[in-house]
Amino acid sequence: MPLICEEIHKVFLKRIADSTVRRLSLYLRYLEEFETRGLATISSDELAARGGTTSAQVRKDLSFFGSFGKRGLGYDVPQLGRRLREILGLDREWRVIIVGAGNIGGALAFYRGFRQRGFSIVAIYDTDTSKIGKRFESLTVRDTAKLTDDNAAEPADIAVITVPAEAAQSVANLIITSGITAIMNFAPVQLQVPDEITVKTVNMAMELEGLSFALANRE
Amino acid sequence: MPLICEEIHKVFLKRIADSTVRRLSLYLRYLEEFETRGLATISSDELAARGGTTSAQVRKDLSFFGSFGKRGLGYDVPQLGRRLREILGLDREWRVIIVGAGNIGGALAFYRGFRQRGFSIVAIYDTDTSKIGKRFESLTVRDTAKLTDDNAAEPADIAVITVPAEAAQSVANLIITSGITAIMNFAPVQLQVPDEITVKTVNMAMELEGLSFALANRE
DNA sequence: TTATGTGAACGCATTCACAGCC
DNA sequence: GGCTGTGAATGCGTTCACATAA
Repeated sequence: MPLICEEIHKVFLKRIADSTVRRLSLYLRYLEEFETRGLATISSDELAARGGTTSAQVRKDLSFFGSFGKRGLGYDVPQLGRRLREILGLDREWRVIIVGAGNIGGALAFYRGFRQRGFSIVAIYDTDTSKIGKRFESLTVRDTAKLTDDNAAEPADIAVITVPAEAAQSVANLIITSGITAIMNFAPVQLQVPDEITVKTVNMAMELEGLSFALANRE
Repeated sequence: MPLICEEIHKVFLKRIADSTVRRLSLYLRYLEEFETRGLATISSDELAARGGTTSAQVRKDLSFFGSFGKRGLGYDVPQLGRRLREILGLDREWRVIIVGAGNIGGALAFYRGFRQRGFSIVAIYDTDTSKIGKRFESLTVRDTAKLTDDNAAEPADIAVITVPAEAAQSVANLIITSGITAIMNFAPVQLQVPDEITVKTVNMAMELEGLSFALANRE
């Protein structure tokens, strides 16, 4: 597909399904594995096997963004990797703050996966005075009250919420007021936010209860 | 709906959508909030508002399991709570093991939400000799090599995988061989498992990349 | 009158199937 | 011949709308 067509494609880019984006993320991971193994091309079938999906699904997912493959051959591994990183916005650095310096917030501050993918943790906040000033890796826990001012000085792109459920909504409000438009929420509540704010919720209780349901309803 | 009908209902219980189960989990949380506030009844509208969904969705979700409400009135809060706990299998204790005593595994071992919902963490494993013997709360990290024997002696219901991506599939195989049939996977890979095994994956990298995609593709 | 329960309509993601190109 | 790209068909979760019951 020539470049001009890709541009037209992008203009008419319709709402991409969440599930599609999640799979792109998986495909990229497998591509990187293939890349380190030095393989030059990969077929939709091979990508599908690793991602637990079908080759048709892989091709459809990719087709939303252009046509990157060669018929009869497959996809060029480094090239498709580059394109996926572009599409997923991983070709730049995103500034991330963590609000809530408890167990989960702390674990995330130490998590290497962030930086590897271009997510740079620039601050960690808490309201608990016994936690403020504590160090996590190279970061010192700051008072949540300073969040708005800090963010005006050096804006972050993404805020991770790791506070208790009761505090999550008000923290979300604070974050949004401060001008951050993307939230990753670890609190077990559905945050109420304006349409222009993107939220991803990781609700462990929900997942566990999903397992519990499956166990309780076998046959 | 009389009891006999509920039983018939259960027999023909068709595959319940994942999304439905997740919402039930949310409804329960809000019901508990209402319960502590001492409210006796709740309407599908009120439940919907908190869960970020619609009243029709709430009623449809509940209708898969019976009819619990009173027309013109709503749902009895404690009664619906009891039914939801039953449906979700939260009226019993589930034994959970954690495999991988790194940052995330450690944070989960300390996480209070587990026990509150009837999930009892009975063991934590690692292969790293520098971690084996270390204490997390009341648990001592054991050698992963002992997992199968331990589980034969005292079977667990759910295994949580918090090992690096490269090790996740082999750990999953070990877990399945040991007889555990439900897995919560924190490694950023799609585990290949037999149909009778239930897996829930929490892939933080995927969620983050979802946010990155949203940020990169705004207008 | 108010709010549930549910068949029917709808919309959307997945799957199919095959034309098109290497 | 092999594998991609994609309109068409399918399947399924969500929404609608209204009959039903308190």
